[in-house]
Amino acid sequence: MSDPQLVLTERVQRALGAAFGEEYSSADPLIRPSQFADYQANVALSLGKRLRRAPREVADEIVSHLDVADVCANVEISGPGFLNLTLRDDWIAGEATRELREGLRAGGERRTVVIDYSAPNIAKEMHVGHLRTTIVGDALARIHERLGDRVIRQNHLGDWGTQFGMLIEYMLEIGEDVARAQLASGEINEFYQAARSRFDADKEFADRSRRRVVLLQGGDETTLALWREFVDDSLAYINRVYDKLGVTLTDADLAGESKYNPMLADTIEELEAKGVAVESEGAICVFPPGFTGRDDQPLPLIVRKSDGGYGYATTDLAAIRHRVRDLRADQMLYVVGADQSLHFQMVFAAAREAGWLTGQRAEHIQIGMVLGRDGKRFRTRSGESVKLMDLLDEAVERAGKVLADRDYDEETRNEIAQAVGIGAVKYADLSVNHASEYIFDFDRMLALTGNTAPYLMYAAVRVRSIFRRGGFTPEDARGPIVVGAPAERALAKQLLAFGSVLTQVAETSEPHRLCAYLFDVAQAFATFFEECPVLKAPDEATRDSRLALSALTLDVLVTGLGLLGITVPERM
RNA sequence: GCGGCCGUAGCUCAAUGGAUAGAGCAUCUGACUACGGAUCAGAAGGUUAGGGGUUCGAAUCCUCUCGGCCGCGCCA
Repeated sequence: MSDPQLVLTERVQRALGAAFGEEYSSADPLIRPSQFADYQANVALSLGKRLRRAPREVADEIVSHLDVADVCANVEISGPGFLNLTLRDDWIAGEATRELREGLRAGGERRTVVIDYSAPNIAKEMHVGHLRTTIVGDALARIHERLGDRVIRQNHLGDWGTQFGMLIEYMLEIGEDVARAQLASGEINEFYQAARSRFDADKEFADRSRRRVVLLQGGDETTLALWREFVDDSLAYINRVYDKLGVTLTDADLAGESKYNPMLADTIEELEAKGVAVESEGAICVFPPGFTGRDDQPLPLIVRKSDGGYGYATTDLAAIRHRVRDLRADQMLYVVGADQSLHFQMVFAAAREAGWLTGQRAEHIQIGMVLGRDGKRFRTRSGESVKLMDLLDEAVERAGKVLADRDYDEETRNEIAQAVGIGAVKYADLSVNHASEYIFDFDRMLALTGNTAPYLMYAAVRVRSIFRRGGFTPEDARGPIVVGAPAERALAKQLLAFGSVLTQVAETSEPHRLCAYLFDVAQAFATFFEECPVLKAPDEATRDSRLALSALTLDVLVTGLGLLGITVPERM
């Protein structure tokens, strides 16, 4: 609780209670960063009407009951009733020292949060869209865990469906070894297209494929074994991508569509028994209220097709039920493309009707499309979708080129290039609001200046460099921190906000706020680095203070980037 | 037609209903034998697509118009 915004919120609330009665002590004091002071409280203006008094009078009243002598050096009323709050230097310094020595404590609410993310389709190539859902979801998972939540990752793999009949038959035709090699190297699209053209050209092959689907859905052992092999071969590639990306997903988090297969019939039975699902044109549908289609007709969520098959709506409903009943989720995040918006609205509505979703939060974290530099859907020049591994390799290669003139041995250079290249791609994904479309541009994301991963890494590396040069370690720099110079004060104040930024990011599922915060930290450090000599500080106490401030900066940067899934190299 | 996301500086993007809408890039001007210049400081750049409304206060909420992208009965 060292974040000034939280401390001031509590203090002002107490003053509100004392001044206007207990019922006002829970009002939000609206503490905001201010350009006229460190923070401002806007509550007097919003309370004016409710109290039927002039805002300035309200502000006066708050100030006379406000006990912040230990925190604030100055409190003044300004304008129509803003409360400008200036922090005491020694308070900032003291809190920063405490944060350094005690570490950033988790404010654990201990909720169970199910995060559904990545979800590649086994039968299709992973593309940049998957990259984004994977990276954003992984960051959210790390952040929730850090805050003490119980996080259950669910990789809703697309591993089931009618196309697998065709894929299995094709696998048999070309030989399992050949298929394995092709799938594990990520040539899934090529594989799919080849199978598809066989299916279209050869009626006999098509018939075999259809029979294979029936066998698969009927649980035929041999077919299931073949299917399993197909899935495993594709997974080998997907796991290589995860590995390269440094994503926390493992096989233990796999919860593909096939997993829900045994639950589907029962899911629909329950829906029908509750009167939620009804028969319509031969299919079983849920008509959640408030959804209409093209001709003003109620929009159906088809849970069983007229041919008896199941679609992904059924799977998603079964998954919700499972997550609430068995996994005991308090909150479910679906980190999925924005184009699925309507689908999830309907699924959530249907789950509410069925009584599966009650107090739990279910949210679709909409992921915007990734565009190329031309502003259109991200593709190669020839119009193909870009193979994910190639994309990552290119990022690393480009990062390596930037390092070419540095005096590192090859292994070190490769390590750094890896961290910088992958970090740059991830940060580019994360630093923009998840719902916005964003333009994928290597040059911009790998730039060493601006709001990029390389810049933030560089800031952290510069801190490390100070310690290396001086023969100190960050672990030994324990302060005390004293703030004198404006740059020291600004940096220390900025560092204190880390904890509440994390809380906010978890609450809103907006990792880009953490990026913005870390960028501000890096900039505050840059100014400090320029204006306040550390190793050449005028005296030992100042040096120790600045070393401590540097150590805390390093901790926040490395921890913060780590929560985004980004590794900071030792040197750059 | 319905729904979703969106329209903010030349470009890429921010802004938990608060005072003069902020960063970065690009542009221009400064500062280097450097605690690592892969840097820092400063300047310039805006009718927040447009109209109306709510509010003490709107980029933000409501409404209409214009424009863009995405989705909308048996693919996932």
